[in-house]
Amino acid sequence: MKDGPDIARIATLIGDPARANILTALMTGKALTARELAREAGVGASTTSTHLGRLVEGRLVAVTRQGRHRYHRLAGPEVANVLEALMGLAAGQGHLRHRPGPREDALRAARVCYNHLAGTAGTALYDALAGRGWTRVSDHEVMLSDAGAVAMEAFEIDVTALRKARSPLCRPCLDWSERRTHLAGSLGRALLAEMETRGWARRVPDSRAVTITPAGRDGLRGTFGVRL
Amino acid sequence: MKDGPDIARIATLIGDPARANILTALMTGKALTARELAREAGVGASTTSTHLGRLVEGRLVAVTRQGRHRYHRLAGPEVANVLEALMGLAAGQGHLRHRPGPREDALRAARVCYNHLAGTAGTALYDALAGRGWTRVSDHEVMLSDAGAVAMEAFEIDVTALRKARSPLCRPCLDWSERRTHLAGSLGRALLAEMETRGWARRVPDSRAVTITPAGRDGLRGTFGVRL
DNA sequence: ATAACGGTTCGATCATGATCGAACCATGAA
DNA sequence: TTCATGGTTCGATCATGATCGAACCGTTAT
Repeated sequence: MKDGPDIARIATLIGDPARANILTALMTGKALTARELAREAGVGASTTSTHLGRLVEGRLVAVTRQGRHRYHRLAGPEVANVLEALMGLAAGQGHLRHRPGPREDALRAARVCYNHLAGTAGTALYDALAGRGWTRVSDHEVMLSDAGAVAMEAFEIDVTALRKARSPLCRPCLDWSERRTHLAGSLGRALLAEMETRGWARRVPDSRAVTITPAGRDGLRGTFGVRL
Repeated sequence: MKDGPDIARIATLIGDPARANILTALMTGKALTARELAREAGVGASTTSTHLGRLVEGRLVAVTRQGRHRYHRLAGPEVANVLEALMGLAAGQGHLRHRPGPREDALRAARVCYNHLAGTAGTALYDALAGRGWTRVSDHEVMLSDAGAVAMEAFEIDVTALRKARSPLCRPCLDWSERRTHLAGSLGRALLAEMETRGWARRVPDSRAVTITPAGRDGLRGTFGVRL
């Protein structure tokens, strides 16, 4: 009886209520930080850390370091399979779960990631910059081209001042809702700030969501060729 | 976070090694007794009883009383789904499991269930008796018809003596490998005994398997119209 | 009736692990 | 550099539940 695959080991991992909540939260496909997961799970930060450690060790969850964050996501489709089967069984013999995600759409469209723009709008902007040759992407690095510097200056961003700062100008940032990349770094922050001063973007209070105004929509298309 | 389906509850049930072994053993589709499952799980009878109680209460396992046995089987295909997904995940990140069941086929073909015949041969005989009008089946009861009594006497079975015994003459017995019914009761036992004395059937030592001899094959076809 | 056997219940023992707060480490922002 | 914050580690506490043996119950066979 010792020869079977350790389905008990995996089931035990899922069996803790806190961990089950964590995994359920990750079922959306989004990658979440430990803190967000702690809130979802309803336990403290330290407890969550321990749980995440077990889940990662058990290959149910994969983690990606990103600055001071650690983004957690399900380790693979097989894991999602198991969770889905479990939810189907549980739903069939008890109470349903909806979890439609009411404000999910807004977050998916545009949100702040620290101080830069993420979401669909963020990745679109990132792609547009590269498409115009204003940035050059090479294997985990992003550089601002000369033409890009000129364009940014024209957009009222003081690139030379940003270059003097210690923090990197351009940095790729993996966007988990889109599973693609958007622009971080001081330039990313400056871009979002300028968009806010121009009235192109407005932060939603008490949320990471960002609203792109009609003016912002037009401006992004005219200035960067972004189609939203 | 309390609103979700209790995937944790179910996962906890599967998470115990002994219970995982029990469920794995039931994945074959066969219904097994508590004692057989205890051997599979590698724990004592009392422990197994407790585990089975939890599994039944948790709707993962269904139980059917049958004489002094209690046959346990997976509660439904959703349960098998979950187990299959778990095994797939576990196999993908560790050691495989074969469990091909070497002597499964022999048991499936013909075996003793207590002292009567079960398996493919058992259900075929059951069907043949009903097909010839020798038994009448009505909603969880089986009765021997007058024609059937005559036929049994001709087969050297003393039906009148059997009727005097306290145990019922005919009883339907659910056959789990076939998921159909075969004949139990004192007549069922007498039929198998007569088949053995005639050399139609031979028990395999240390096994529940029964071998149907070529003579038995012919005899069953000629006497009862059973085609194997 | 009696023996044999499958199965359950009970009580006691024991190990595991979930949880928290506090201290600590690491990274990014200013 | 300094501060704020995300995240981890540690130690202590506490609850759960897995396990066994023994006694007990119910059914079948003789």
